[in-house]
Amino acid sequence: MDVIKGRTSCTSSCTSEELADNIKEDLRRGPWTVEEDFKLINYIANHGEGRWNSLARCAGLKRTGKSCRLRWLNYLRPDVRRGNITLEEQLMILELHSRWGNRWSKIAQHLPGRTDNEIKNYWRTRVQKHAKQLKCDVNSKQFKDTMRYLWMPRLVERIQAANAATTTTTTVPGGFTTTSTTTATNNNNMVNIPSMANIGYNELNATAAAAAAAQVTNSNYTQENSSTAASSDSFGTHVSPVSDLTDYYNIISVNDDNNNPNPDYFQPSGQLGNYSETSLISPAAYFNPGMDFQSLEPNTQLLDGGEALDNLWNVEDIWFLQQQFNNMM
DNA sequence: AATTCGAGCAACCGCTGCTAA
DNA sequence: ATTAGCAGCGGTTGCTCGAAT
Repeated sequence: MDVIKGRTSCTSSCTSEELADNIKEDLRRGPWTVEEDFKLINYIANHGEGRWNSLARCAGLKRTGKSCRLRWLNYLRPDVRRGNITLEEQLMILELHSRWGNRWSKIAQHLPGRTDNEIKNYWRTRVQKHAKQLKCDVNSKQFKDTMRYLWMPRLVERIQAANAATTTTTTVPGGFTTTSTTTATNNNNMVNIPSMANIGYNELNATAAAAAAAQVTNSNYTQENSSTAASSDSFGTHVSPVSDLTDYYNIISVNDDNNNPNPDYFQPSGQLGNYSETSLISPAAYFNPGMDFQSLEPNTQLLDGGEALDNLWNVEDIWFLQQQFNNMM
């Protein structure tokens, strides 16, 4: 849906009196209510997005245009993906951040369905936490080297482990290649890893070599503690070789003939009449009758997501890295 | 069982750049 | 050429909830 840029007037049927009333009333702030969500979803379904200030007024929302835009883009938008960040996405974020820094929206463009806000939060809560644990600045060369030469190769390793059992040859950024045999398949192609080559991922070949060297150097680094096969994620936590999103999208496809990957997807057909405001389901889920959005939240047993990063480093890893940092100083 | 603490995340704020008038 | 309005971005805040004590 294209956003119409520039100054435009409200095209809906709100009167000047309504507009004046809206201006008079105090603007709401804080968390959005279900009712507000519905108003916004319904309005955008009928009129499209963009022109956020007039949209807010005409939709009868006592919110700023900014607030409406944010709510729509980060939460209500049909194609927004929620839930744990996959291994591939983690790798993409690390690589793109090393390339572009805090250009969250630019990074988000390469992660379909992910919002800049979500990526930013992920970085701040997960990645920066590890920098803290290593007692180094997240922007320091040491930490960046750690990411590039240890963290990212390890992620690649985990991705390969997760993909293990397929008879196909898996190529991931930077030309890491593995051939394995298995019965499991990973259909999570929402993040097209090979496409990363389009933005210059050859550097990761060097990363692989450096990582190999690092593994030799790190006496604590063993196959056991670096990669507990398919039962751990890239950071040592539980992960299934099958992406959560595989199941996730399979469920969706049953409910959505268009195979829209978003559980929140709604049909812009004005079905709001059946909605009970007392319902506990999310307004977006309402548009997919029979689909419980909450229940579609990624299964942590199957997902490589959120905690994935948390356990990237075990105690020995952190100790080792701290020693390396001390040596570098 | 009550309280404290910290992680995660949704939402807000301030700024910048673009565009129409 | 100027200016007002707007969209979008990145940084920050504050709320919620679960874990730890």
